[in-house]
Amino acid sequence: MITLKLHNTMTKAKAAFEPTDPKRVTMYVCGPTVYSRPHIGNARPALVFDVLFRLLRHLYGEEHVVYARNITDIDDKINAASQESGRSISDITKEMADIYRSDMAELGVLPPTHEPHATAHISEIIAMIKTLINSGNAYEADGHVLFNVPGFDDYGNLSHRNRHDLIAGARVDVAPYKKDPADFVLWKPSTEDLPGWESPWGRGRPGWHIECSAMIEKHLGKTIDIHGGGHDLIFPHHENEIAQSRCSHGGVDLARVWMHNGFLTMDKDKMSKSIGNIVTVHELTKTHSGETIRFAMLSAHYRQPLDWSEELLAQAKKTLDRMYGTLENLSEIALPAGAEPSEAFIAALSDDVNTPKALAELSALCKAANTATSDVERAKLKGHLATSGALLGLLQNDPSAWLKGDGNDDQEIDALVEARKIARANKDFTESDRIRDDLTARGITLEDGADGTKWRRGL
RNA sequence: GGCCGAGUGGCAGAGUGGUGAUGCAGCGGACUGCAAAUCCGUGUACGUCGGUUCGAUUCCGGCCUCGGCCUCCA
Repeated sequence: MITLKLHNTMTKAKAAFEPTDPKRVTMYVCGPTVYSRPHIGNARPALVFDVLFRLLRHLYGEEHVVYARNITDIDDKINAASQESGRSISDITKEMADIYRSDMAELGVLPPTHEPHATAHISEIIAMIKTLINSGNAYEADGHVLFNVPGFDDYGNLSHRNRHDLIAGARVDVAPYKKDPADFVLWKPSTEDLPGWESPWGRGRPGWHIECSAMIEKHLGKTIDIHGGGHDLIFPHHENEIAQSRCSHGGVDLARVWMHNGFLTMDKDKMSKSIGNIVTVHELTKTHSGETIRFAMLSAHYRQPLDWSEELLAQAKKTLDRMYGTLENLSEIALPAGAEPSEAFIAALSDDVNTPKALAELSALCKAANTATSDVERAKLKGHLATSGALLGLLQNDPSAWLKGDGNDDQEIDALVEARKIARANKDFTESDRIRDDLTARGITLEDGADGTKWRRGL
């Protein structure tokens, strides 16, 4: 088996991945806070870790990989959205979670094994906070429960900074009830108009960080194999998760490998709701297929920044068209039984999920298929293409349907192509070229081949 | 101020201490009635200044530029 190598934020190095138990490989990725539609930047971790999920299932077997991606449905931003719109919190969170799921499905993202909701884990959260108080790692103050950061020596190991740096850079007023400026909230009081649950510390709600620790423990265990998320979650979110989980689990590691995806930018600026330079998945899917968006996203390595643009999407579409063109030319060839991705393709993906390299291998397979002379060879390559594509969540559509695209004038086009065929048979090239020019003007491209004329939408 | 990361050919984007991935675009050719698609060929790319080395885009150091985190954020 090819060795899977992953880059670990904790060690800042790539290393061979070794799960605790190959029969139960565990991965957790921080999911969305459901208060608005996801933008394309939010989709990057979902997509990146979806590819890793597919790769892990390929390497270890489908039934041996457990992947959890949470839904944060209790958060002050949600409360604010509710007060602003007048809609109930549950209305908003339910709608936005549904939209998130359907948007991700549109991008070919597989549902994770578990999709835990924070509000369904309040008792686990309270239990973990109790443990932390009992062990002296947390304290109650002014209706809040806070984590005692100075009591955890390894705080800052993931983000590679120490508490002194943090204090030096602190830009925010420190709440008076904090013993140390770095202490963070585990539980906070709720007023009557805010969602809240009864707890030993009064009616309140959990802080953001504790929910992930509690849900990981419940669904995956104390030490998981892979923890992923966006680069901006390294500090403080993941640092805090580590502190909470390790202190309530006798010090064992929370995750063996920490992976973080880089950001999507728009004109080089980070795409974010606060800046307002966002483009939602919903908007994008009106003009681009989910597969085109997916291809564009995977065209850069997950740790690199990626500048999102229409040009990027146009290039992705063009390359996909080319690959589907190759597959269409293989449509007569039967898919061989037991087909597997090519070795070079798996090697590329196994090198820290190097999707650009994997995509290059897909191109190489296409070229080989286009030049292959024997049907045996072509069948083998078709098998590689189909299964390699599947690992990336690409090339699973019917090639002919993909190339023809969506339209309601297929029959009319077919008729014109037929008329042109007759004109060509009569060597009436003036007429045949006129028909082709008309079709070109409508955005239809014709391809005359040995076995007749094919057409596709797009120039 | 502290901590991260990035600067590759017209564009996107991998990678490597020594035969210039891959895709798009361009140019030449084959094929075609002409095209399209496909195929073949075609590029003196690695921010800058030093250092190490027989040899650096790749290692080390300085500098410049850009981005991110330090507050909610994928």
